[in-house]
Amino acid sequence: MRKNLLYKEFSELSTTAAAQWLLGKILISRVDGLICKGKIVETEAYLHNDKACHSFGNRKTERTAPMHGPSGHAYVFLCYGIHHLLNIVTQEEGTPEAILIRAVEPLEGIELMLQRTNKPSTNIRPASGPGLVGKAFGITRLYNNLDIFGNNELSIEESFAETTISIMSGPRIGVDYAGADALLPYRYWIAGNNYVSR
DNA sequence: ATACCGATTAACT
DNA sequence: GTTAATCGGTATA
Repeated sequence: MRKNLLYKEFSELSTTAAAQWLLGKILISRVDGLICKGKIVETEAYLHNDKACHSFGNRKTERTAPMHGPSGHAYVFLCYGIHHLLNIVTQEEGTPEAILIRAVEPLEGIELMLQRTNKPSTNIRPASGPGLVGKAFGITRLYNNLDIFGNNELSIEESFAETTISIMSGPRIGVDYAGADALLPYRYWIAGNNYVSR
């Protein structure tokens, strides 16, 4: 499988830089031949020396194994027994880091997203939250470890709408247990975008 | 084998 | 602002 140009760009970045690089990129899922596309508008970086990260201190278990694998692969885990959260692994094997996709602006297949999330047709933000991204795009642990830069059911694409975006950052959500690391500004979003989670 | 808990959401008051 | 839902992962025994 030929690694594409996008992967080359991605693979050369630090995890925090990659989290910002992902903003504005297009997330695509093809589940049962049904296509959903959306623009990534919010991400969070998780570093190996960061207490909020599942692989803190090089911790490796069955769940966190994908983070220890090659970069550009998906790390999907279940949170609160309900939500499938999508992450993209970064860095070389041996440096387990990842980026959480927190919110996506729907571009294609919105009806399907609304159907999957049981939201009324009046709702315009079916993927504004990490659990919702998983639900709206039909992501389950079946997609764990899948190569995001390959031609798979889940992939990332360049946006062709060339617009300049300005990026904001701040502390991550729901990581109070991480002590001082909870204050690190590793959450990134597109300034003024209406699809960022609340 | 058992106990505790979370990178959340929706539906309350 | 508060809380129930819900279950796999992880630690402890």
